[in-house]
Amino acid sequence: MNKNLLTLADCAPASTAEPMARAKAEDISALLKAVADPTRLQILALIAKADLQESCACDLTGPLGLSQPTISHHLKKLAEVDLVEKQRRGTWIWYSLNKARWSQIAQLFA
Amino acid sequence: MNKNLLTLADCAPASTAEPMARAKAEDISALLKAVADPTRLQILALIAKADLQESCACDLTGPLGLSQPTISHHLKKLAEVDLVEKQRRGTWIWYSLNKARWSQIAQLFA
DNA sequence: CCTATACATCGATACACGTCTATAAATTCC
DNA sequence: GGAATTTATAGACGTGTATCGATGTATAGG
Repeated sequence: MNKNLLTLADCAPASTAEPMARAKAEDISALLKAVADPTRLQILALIAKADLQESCACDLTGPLGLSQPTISHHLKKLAEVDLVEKQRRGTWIWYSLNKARWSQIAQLFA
Repeated sequence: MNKNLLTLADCAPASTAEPMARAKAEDISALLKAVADPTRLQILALIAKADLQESCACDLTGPLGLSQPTISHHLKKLAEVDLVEKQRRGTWIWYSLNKARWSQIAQLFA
């Protein structure tokens, strides 16, 4: 049982008003919206498949055929919901998956 | 291993072009977009919590404080990706969860 | 038939979002 | 310090979407 996430039943309103459930639903929605984009799914897959399971942004523009600012935009979205983590090493910034966060999503639908 | 869905690794491109992976990513994205909405999460929760795990549309407008066309719109979105099923009984149409589809999402993030 | 109820569709509106070009910021190397 | 490379930010543009009110469709009952 995770206190940050919730099961389906937790979304139900108490009576006619459902203030708390709405806030939780919006939290989950924000997390799922970050994953519900085809380009970001491809980015996550590319990172997962890369050596040491990390990629720099410049390695993603080529395979995905998108501009560098667009890739940067998507990586920011994924980082905002803590699905990827960034680590600077010299000029490059290496992105890796947050597997704990990933499996939190799985538990939502268990 | 599900043929309709895919794991993260399947999204990766073969070389520089990744036509098939893009189509699969868009399929998953469409499914996740349907769930990535706070109101639809609340609808799913209300259905799951209802007696016999089914609700008619008219039972959802009150607790959610939304108009009937809006509820109808969301239920259509959920039905389009096969997350809910509808069954007419007289005047009412009863909506129920497709649990198999639900757990397909869980497997995506396993 | 006619009315009442439940649900769907249409058209409009406001906002969010994915993408780009242009530009800035940060780091490394000479 | 200056040039080169990597990433981030700003602004613009087009598209998608959540919501509403008004209206249409369908089923049940008198």
